[in-house]
Amino acid sequence: MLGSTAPDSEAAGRHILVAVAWPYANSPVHMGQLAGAYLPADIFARYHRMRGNRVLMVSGSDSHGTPVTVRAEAEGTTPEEVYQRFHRTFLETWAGMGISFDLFTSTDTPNHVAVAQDMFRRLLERDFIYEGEQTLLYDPKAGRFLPDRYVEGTCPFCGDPNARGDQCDNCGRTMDALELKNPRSRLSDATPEPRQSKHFFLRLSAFNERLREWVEPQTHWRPAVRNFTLGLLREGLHDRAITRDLSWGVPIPLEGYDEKRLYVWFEAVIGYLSASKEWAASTGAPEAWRAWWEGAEARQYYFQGKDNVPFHTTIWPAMVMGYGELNLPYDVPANQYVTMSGSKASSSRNWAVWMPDYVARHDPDPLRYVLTALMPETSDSDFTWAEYVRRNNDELVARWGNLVNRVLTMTRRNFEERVPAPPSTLAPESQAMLEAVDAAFEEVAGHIEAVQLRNALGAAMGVAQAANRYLDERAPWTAVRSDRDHAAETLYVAINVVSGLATLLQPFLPFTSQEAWAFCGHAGDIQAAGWTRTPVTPGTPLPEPHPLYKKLDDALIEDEESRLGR
RNA sequence: GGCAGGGUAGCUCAGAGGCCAGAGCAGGGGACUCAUAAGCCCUUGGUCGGCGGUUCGAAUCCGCCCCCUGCUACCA
Repeated sequence: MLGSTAPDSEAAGRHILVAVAWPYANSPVHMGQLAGAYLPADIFARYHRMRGNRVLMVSGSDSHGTPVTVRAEAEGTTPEEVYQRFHRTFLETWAGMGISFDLFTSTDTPNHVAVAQDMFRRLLERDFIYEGEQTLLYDPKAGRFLPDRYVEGTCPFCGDPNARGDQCDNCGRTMDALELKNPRSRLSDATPEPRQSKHFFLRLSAFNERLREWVEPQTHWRPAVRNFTLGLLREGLHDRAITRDLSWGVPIPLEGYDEKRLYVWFEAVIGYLSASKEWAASTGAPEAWRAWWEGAEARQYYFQGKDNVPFHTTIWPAMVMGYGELNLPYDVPANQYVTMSGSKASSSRNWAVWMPDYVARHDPDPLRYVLTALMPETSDSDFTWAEYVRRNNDELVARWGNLVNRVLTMTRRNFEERVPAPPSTLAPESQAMLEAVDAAFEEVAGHIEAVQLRNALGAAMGVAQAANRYLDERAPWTAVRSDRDHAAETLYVAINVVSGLATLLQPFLPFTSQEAWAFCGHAGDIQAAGWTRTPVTPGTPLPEPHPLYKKLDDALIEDEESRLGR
């Protein structure tokens, strides 16, 4: 009864691919992106690792694409320099926030180029890619075709004279650059002219029915993801051009296309596969990636923000179907958006909390906690600094951190800094308390496996609350003077609950869970101990604890709010 | 315009045909004092966006309307 119990909701040893959105390497990641994809992916990966499953968590910098080029030209530098600079900020953010990638690479690697070109070639051979003509704007002075963002002109909808070719910032309408009135090139003072250009197209229309048959039975997908995808398929997918007249990107592996590149939306999703191969090669087992990509035992989860859903539920699956042999996604647990103080995050208005800034000023676990509690799994949610301070102080500090602190300081003071011995038979409420922790492993596991992380965290925190209640009922601070054995039992049980909670919370709060684990007298890495309550045995010396979390002052709210939008 | 999601207590959000609609916080009261004055107990508070319908019974299903958000695919 005093031992631990292990949940067995699914066989250990399963291969889990945790595929996470590739951030565009032209700005640092902000809090919304963290909450939307990186944090949920990390929680999911950490849990599965503890369960003994074989996790491969990959992503990388999306180093190609027009915004990287635009930024490079604006700064008078190269696209390489731009993406490498932001790649470094990504790595710092993952380290600072504990986002535990097995590999975070980039699309600018020889491996990725080879894998992307292989995908292109096979789809071309199978006639899922074909060549066609497209009318695009051409700058006769610069001697090149212009991406939509390189064209400016008068908006055909609202008449704003400074609309970009892809979208008008004034009225928000999107358009084809050919629709602009009085177009002008951003590369020269020339007037762009429409010209025919040859491009390759992905035959998405050929996959419409197969995709529909595949998506229809995915009832474990989030309703918003499945419904949205079925809506796209009902309207019918259109073939899309997958090449552009650019020099920065993956070259087309055919003669005579030196001035064209694969377009990022086609090429970047291949990164999941190329990163898996790169990871395998780096371990000295180049074929090891197959375990996550072939066979019914492996499962692939693609963590995304909602804006990326079409790419992961239609385009990438279509590419995989066309390519053959590889597994399709098991789930695409896309999140909605986290808004900042009521408004959508926006780079141009600087309405965002940039993660490098956060990491420089604050601790990782409180933000991981707050963003998990607010995770926009069903609808958009709103982040405010007031809510951050409130949840930190009332929930992390008061409910969980204080539980750890009160139990350990009381025990050390009264029982010679060691875990006290309980009587041979535990009181019913003590047994019930231990059973509650052990039962929580099953419950939290079920929520995480269903990618319902908010509920998972809530279930774990519910145990902390039950433990505070248990302490209050047993009042060991009183019992220690009248009935020492009674107090010993209470504190022994409470320390074991803390040990279990440290593990339950580890996927969410990896930094402080490791500390709480050590406070229980355990040595080594909490993750290695597995998804189960590690028993704390009587007599174990207890190190001196310190508070796991800082209580935050309300002044922080105003300080941080004032940084938004300026 | 089209498509999707949402409008539930002062605030942030759960619930998706059936006991008197829930949680946390905020507000009110209480017992305790080990702990970062934290924890625990009790409690005030809602015509579940509006109107109609289906049903023995509807936040929960259907229709219409109002409002918010996102997407609308060469932004990825």
